[in-house]
Amino acid sequence: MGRAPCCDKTKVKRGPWSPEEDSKLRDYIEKYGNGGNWISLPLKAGLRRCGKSCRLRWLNYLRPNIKHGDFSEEEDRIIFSLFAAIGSRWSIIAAHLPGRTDNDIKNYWNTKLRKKLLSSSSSSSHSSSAMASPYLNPNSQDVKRPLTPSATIPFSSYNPYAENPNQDPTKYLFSNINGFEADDKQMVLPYSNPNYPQDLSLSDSNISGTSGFLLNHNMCDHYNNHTSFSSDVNGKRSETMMKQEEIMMMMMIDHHIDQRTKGYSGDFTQGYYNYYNVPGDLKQMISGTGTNSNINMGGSDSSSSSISNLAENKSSSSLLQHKCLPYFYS
DNA sequence: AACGGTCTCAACCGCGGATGG
DNA sequence: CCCATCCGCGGTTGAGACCGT
Repeated sequence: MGRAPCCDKTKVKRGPWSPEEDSKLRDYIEKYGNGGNWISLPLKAGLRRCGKSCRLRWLNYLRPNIKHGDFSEEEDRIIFSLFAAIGSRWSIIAAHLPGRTDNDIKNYWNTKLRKKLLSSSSSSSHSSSAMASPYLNPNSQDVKRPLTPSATIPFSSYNPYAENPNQDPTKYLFSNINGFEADDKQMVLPYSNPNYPQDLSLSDSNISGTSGFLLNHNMCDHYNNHTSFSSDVNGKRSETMMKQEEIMMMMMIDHHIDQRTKGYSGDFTQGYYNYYNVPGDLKQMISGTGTNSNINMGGSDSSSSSISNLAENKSSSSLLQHKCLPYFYS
């Protein structure tokens, strides 16, 4: 048995609101507020509407200072950044965008921003200004964090050394992150932003076969919880789902880097994450590894990971190596 | 102009959490 | 502690607008 409906659907009007109804609702709320009870409001206001419908109409349309129309580049950037950090928590995202409603942002994401992301990732020759970030620039070995992100750097998820990681000049810098001593004898130090206390070591999480790199909670949650990996109703992963997964991962990491490096304007170099994206049956993938993750975080040497072993055994898996996690020369 | 496909976004739905009796 | 009620949220729907042929 399902939950009782909030009102009698046969006795209330549904569908689009008329100007008269809008006016009645606006007048009533401006005069009396909602009285802490939306359910009884329509009766008092003389509306043949469900209380929930009144609430929605007020919050999403009639409330003062609602901003309608195109989203700015800055708003795009904020949405991308927050989505990367917290996912589809639209009400929280809306709280960071004055005048925008969660419904508006949700619609905007579903109809435009998501497509923007997909198109920007599918072609390296096209840039998405909102997604552009120096941290996503595969050609950058050492970058200086700009005060404001560049709007012109093309978005690409692929590391130029993915084919032959041994040639990557930055690889050995991360052989011992917690020891901070790289093969070139330069000291590298993790930069911690005191206002971003979300880091935790992989050794603190229950991801097996990994150590060293610092992630934030959202990322670890993502790795630990297989339900966050995209799959269809049968647990299968399509190419499109893999692509979306990759984009989400990059966004999270990009946001993480952004937060970690706030306030730091010196030089830094970057590490990797190895992302083994496996198509096919999600359930088999999970049970086969004995873990809920198909991602290995651990620099360029992934031989100890059962996760990566699985990925390597699958001819159709794709290995992405994406620059991430800044470490700074002392 | 007519038609069909696609897109947009306001509105709906149902669930989970909070609250109060 | 249990239960009923309400609120707020995120996912989904569908009518109308828009666009291409």
